[in-house]
Amino acid sequence: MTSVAIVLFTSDLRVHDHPPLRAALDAAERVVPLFVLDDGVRRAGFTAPNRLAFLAETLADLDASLRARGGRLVTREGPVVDEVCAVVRETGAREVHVAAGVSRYALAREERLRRELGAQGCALRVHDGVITAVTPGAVTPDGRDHFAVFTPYLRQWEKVRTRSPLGAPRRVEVPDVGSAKPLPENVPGASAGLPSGGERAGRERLDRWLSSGIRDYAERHDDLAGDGTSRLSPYLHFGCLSPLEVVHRARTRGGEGAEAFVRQLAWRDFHHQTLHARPSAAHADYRTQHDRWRTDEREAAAWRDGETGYPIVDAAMRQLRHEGWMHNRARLLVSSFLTKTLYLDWRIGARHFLDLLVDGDVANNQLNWQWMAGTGTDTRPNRVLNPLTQARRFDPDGAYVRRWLPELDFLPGRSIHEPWKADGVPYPAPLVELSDGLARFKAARGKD
DNA sequence: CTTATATTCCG
DNA sequence: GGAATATAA
Repeated sequence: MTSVAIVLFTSDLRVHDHPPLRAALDAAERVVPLFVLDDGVRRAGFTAPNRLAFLAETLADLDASLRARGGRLVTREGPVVDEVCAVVRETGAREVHVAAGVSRYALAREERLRRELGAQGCALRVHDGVITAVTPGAVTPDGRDHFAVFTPYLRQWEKVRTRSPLGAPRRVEVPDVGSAKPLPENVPGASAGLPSGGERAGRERLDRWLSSGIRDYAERHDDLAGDGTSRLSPYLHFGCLSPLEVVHRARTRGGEGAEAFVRQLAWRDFHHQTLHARPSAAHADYRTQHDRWRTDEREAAAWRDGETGYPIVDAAMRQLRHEGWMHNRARLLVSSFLTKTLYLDWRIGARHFLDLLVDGDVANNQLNWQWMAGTGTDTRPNRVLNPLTQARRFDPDGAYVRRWLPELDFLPGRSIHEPWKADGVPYPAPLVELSDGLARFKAARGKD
């Protein structure tokens, strides 16, 4: 009987720079590339139509990549640990390789796998540097288990010598083992403007980004209408791209834009190391400000539906619904609006983002929301972004607003940001006066 | 070397 | 104000 190893794919749906796949191929003659759609994964948010659609395309693409190498993707449905154990029994595999995760769900999965595989005489091998460029915990301040401030983290992060990215394997021999039906690619309720899923699409986008877009990233990344960002976030979330390879290639390319872009990837690692050390930060305040958030379902619904009366906020919320994606600058401004101006709980916003974002990621989403809510790692927890100032600075001619709110297009220039100043505009009145929101927030937080 | 304190800096 | 680090004891 030939030797068999299993690679359990999770948030690393690619063949390039995939240490678990490489290790499995080195260890055994035949390898089972396995993906399990389990209830825990469903609960963790995969049921959101946008990510489910992207996932279906990504799995189809991964299967195609493996078939081009003589293999195929084996998919199963059911509790992930049970399914892995079943495949071990069916194939006589001696090793299971998996990427190290950071969420509570991933850590629990790893623990159960280790225990139950051990009982079957099968080893679990966990690989670092797959989900993030720098492993959570690889750099720490003296006497603490993680960094709580980004800049000191970045200084250490930049010094870490990471391995060289691995190429894709030439051949993958897969033993005969049963597989579930592929996921349907047409998902009801998915946004119309979703990007295509899969490693191939991700690598094409990365190539284009490195050869052109990244050059002006430092100057253009905040321009809402110009859309000068990489849009690689969904591919990073599903692991269609290796963050380590992206960092490596961006650094090789060099320049001011590349440096600014790599810094954003360090933010991604920063949030992952925070969540790894403090799993509760996915739902509880990282550093509580003892907020007693207002509850107002009418205002929350207006925010979700892009009907706050502030065009820059509403445009962003409509982009989210239509594309399953939102410009990063817009994410900052709408989250400031929800948490600081309306003074509504950050979890309301984080949940809505996870319902729609194709890149929706527990570490990045929850900790960025906490950052803006002032309950996270921001060293200035009372910072408030004024939506009008943001609009004038990052959408000076209103091109972004015009794209998403065509009903306001007749308002010239920057006046589009203040439709309440014109007569007879078919648009909701502002949900709240900015000065009232600010006063309310200051009273609640008490200081600064 | 450990621990206390000063200094710097925060998207 | 507090986190990280440099410096002193």
